[in-house]
Formats: sequence, structure tokens, C-alpha cells
Amino acid sequence: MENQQPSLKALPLGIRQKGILATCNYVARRCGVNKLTTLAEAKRLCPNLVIVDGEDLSPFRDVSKRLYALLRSYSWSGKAERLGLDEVFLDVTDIVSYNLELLNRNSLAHSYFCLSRTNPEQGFEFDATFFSGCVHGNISAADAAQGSSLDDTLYMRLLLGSHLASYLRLRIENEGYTTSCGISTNKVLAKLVGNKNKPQNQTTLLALGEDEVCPFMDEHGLRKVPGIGSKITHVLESFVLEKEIDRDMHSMECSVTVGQVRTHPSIQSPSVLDNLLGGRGSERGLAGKVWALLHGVDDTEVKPARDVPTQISIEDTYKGLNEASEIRREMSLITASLLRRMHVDLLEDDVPQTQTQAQDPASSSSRRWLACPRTIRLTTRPYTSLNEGKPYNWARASRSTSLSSFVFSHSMTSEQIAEKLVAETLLPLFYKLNPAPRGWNIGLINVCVTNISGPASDGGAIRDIGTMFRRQDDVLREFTAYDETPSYTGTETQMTRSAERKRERDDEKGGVQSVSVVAVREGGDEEGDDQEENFGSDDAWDEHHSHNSSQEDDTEQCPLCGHFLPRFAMAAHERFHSMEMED
DNA sequence: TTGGACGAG
DNA sequence: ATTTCTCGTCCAA
Repeated sequence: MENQQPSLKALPLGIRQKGILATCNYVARRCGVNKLTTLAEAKRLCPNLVIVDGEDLSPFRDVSKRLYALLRSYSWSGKAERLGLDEVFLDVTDIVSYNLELLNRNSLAHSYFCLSRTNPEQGFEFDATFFSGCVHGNISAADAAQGSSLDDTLYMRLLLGSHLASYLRLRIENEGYTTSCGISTNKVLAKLVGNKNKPQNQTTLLALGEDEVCPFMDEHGLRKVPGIGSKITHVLESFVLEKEIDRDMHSMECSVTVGQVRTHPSIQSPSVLDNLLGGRGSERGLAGKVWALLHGVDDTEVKPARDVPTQISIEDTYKGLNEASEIRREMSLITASLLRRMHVDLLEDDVPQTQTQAQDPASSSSRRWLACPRTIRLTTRPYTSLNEGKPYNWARASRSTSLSSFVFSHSMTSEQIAEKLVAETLLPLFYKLNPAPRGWNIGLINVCVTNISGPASDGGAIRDIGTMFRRQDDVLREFTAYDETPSYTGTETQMTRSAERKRERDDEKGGVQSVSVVAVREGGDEEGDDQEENFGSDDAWDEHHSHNSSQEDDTEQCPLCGHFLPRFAMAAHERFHSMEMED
């Protein structure tokens, strides 16, 4: 928003959804306005607050997608995990390792950071005698340790990470956005330290061992630790204070710090936590996970970048719907909206490429599905007036079924598809969920498509690694075409020990999923040891490239079975599938 | 596989 | 007006 209307940048701005602010900028936050504050409260705190309707988040998603693609294009490992619309984790261990070896220890002040393994020209000059941006931690102590102890490399790796972060943040700044960033050795530390100098600066956590990591963790409120939510906080807080905490679990403030829990005399091993947190599900890892988090230990990997989301859902809230007609109408609206999202996120990019289909009216419907959801789920929740139920009315209930394939038809209009879907799938699910003949009191409707996998109905396994890389490379090349930023052509990966990750945060928007194909790389790399992966030789790459381009001209892909057919045969082919579905 | 709990923005 | 709208992971039945 601020970018389309730069005049807004100096003003307090809030994004409204229903009666609350879904988010707001930092100017507004200085007035005491926050995420989730009610409209009335926000107006009171900040009378000149500019309010923008956030019912349609498409503009935010678009920006998010662009910036995510930008960050991702710098990754060598492909590890670029999106967190919400405006945050990204990048695992840059490989880039940092490479540049660590490039360093000339005799002239650190005139160093060069290489961003491409294949093109030495791509990079930037920097001064490796200091960290870029803010540093959290005791530099002199660490510096001393650097001289004496073995771990001078971690110090230098963090330093390199800080310069890479600055470079990437500058790229995003050039696009018109402000960012903050945390640089550390794992996700939880990077995220926490990234909070230190929001919203316009980055922070590197200079902590070389447990002796420095624990003090850093200790000062944080329990609830601030990502991964420790309201439930766990409630349990642990009650325990250390030796009393039941009555206060609404959702209130963000939690007086208890990580340190209080970590140093509590009764909590000296994960097994004690196990007793406290054992009660329900997640039995297996939970206690150990929490224990590790309290110590700043987090060995979860930064997830590989994805090209399609795993689920897409649209929901809306109401103050109690009771009429079948209303419910049906709202379901139609939601479904239509969901179909639009599926087009944006799952349909192949409408690339200018082939001129043949440029003015063909049917061209928009000839785009291929990158992936198809196989399941649809309807969730409802009863409307709860404010004082009726005190416990958290998170009473959602859902029913799901397989998603009929006519949804991917190229020969029906979106309106037809939506109506058919409501009539044949969603209403039945609704009645399964709410058998009551009358008196529904619907407070929320959510429609979600999930179980998204490749267009060929093969269960989602990526069988065609060559195609996968070709598309990824195309994405990068497109990007560099109009932005003259580096791209890389190799897809091999190399990891070394001592993972280093960094996280990027965009101010009001950012993050994303991109529309292309890379999908999940199956196969685990184990933490700690060097990882070598070699897929996709250049030969296979070329073969698929030519193969595929020849198909783009006069054939299209059946979204149901993945077959490529001549355009004129597609309608009949779809009828074939419809008949197939009947029985 | 399905549905719920929980946690993230 | 305390609950917006998503997205992801994990667990048990």
C-alpha cells in the first residue's frame, strides 16, 4: 500500500479486516496500535490513523511473490522457507562456506563476496574487518575467543552472513521496501535476534557457544519464542509460578521468561517437561523440542522453496447465518473466490512467449495446471455471541471429500464450476456437518482445497527431475532478464557443517510462494555432515527443454491424467473423463 | 485418509 | 468486539 501511495509512508496505516486491524505499519505501532486491535480502539489511540480495507489481500500476495522470488534467486541450496506473507528463512550455509574459502586473510578490508559459483563476476566488494549492520552480543569477548580458541570460522561465517544480508536487503530496498533481518546459526536464533532492530535494520547474533546463547534466550519472554505458543506457555507459566494462571491464555504478554523456566530447579531435564506437556498428542517430540528451544537449539531445516502451496483456503465470518439460502449464497461467493486463487496459484504463468495464442480468446483457458488439489474440505464454526462461551471457541468442525475433476475443466466457466461444486460437493458436506434441519447459527465458513500434487495423478511424486530443474532455471532467467541480477545454472548442492541461516523480513509485505515447479525434494540431508546431491545432468536438462517447447505450440495438457493432446481433441478427452467419473 | 489441535503471520 | 484469514505440521482414530 505504502508503495503505491508513497505519501502514506509517513502516516499511521492500518489494514482492516472486519472490525479489527489485521496489521499496521510502524508509524501506527508507535501510537500503541497493534495487530488485532479493534477498529474503535485503534481510532481512539490514533485518531488520524489511515485505514485501508484488507478484505482482498491480492496486492500483498503479489508483492510477497515478487520479493520471495528475488530472495530465492540468490539461494544456491534452494532452501528458502516462507513464513507468512512477509518473512523468509534462507539457509545460506553453502554460499557462506564458499566465500569463507575465498577470503584473503591478508587483506580482509578489500574482500569480494561471490554470489555465483559459476560466474566470478557476480558479487560485491565488502570490508571483512567488521560486521555489517547491528551486532548483538559481546564483540570483544567473542573477539578474544577468536584469537585463542578454535572457532574463528564461526565468527567469520557470521560476519560473511551479515554482509550477504545487507546486500540482499539492499536489493529489496531498491524495489521500494524496507526490511529487517536476523543472522544466526539456526532459525529460532535468527528470528529472535532479527527482532532487535526492527523495522529497518539487521542484527547478527554473535554467540559462539552455549555460554552465550543461553543468556540471549533467557531474557526473552516465553511466549516470544517461536514454536512456543499459548498452550505451552500457559502450562509452563502456571508451573513456575506455582499457581493456575487464570488470565486469558491468548494475551500475548507472559511475565515468565525463558530463563525462569530454564533455570527452574524442577526443570533440569526434558523428562520433566514431558510430564508437564505430556497430556495430549504430540507426545513424541514435544518435550525435547521445547527443551531445545529454551536453550536456543533448533535443528529444524530451512525448508526447500515451494512453487505451489500445499493448501488454499478461503473463509469468511458471519454473525450467525440461519437461512439455507444465505448459506448457499455465501458458499458460492467463497467458492468463486477460491477458484480465482487456484487460477493464480496453480495455473501456469501466462507467459508472453508464444505469439500464436496471444489473441486467441480461449488462450486464457489453455494454461496448464501446475498442480491439482485432490481434496476439498468444508469447515464451519457456530457463531458465538460475545458472552456466551468463555472458553476458546475454536470449535471448528470440518468434513472433506475428494475434489471432482470438473473443477479443472477448460470448457466450463468459473461460474458454472462454482455452482456445480456448491451443489454437488459443498452442500452435501455442509449437511453432513450440520445435520440439524434448522437453526444453524453459522459464524464461519471455510472452504479449502488441499492434497495438492502434480497434474498427472501420480500421487505427487516428482518423477521428472529434468523438467523440474528446467522450470526452476526458467524462473531465474526470467528474473534476471529484467533485473540484471545474477542467476546460476548449476543445481548441484554442497553443504558443510555448522549450518548458518538467515531470515529476511519485509516490512508490511513480502514472503511468498512462487508459481513454477520445484516442489519438494525428497530425501533427507542429515544435519551436520556434508551433503552432496547430484541430479540433472546437462544432457537431461537440454533434452527436456527442447521436448517441452515443442509441445507448447499446438498441444495442451490434460489436468486429470497429464497427457498432452492436440487442442482440438481436448474437449472430447474431458468428456471421456467425466464419463469415467460417473461410476 | 480424515479431522482436530496447535502455532506461525 | 477478543476471534481475521490463512498456511503449515503433527497426532490419533
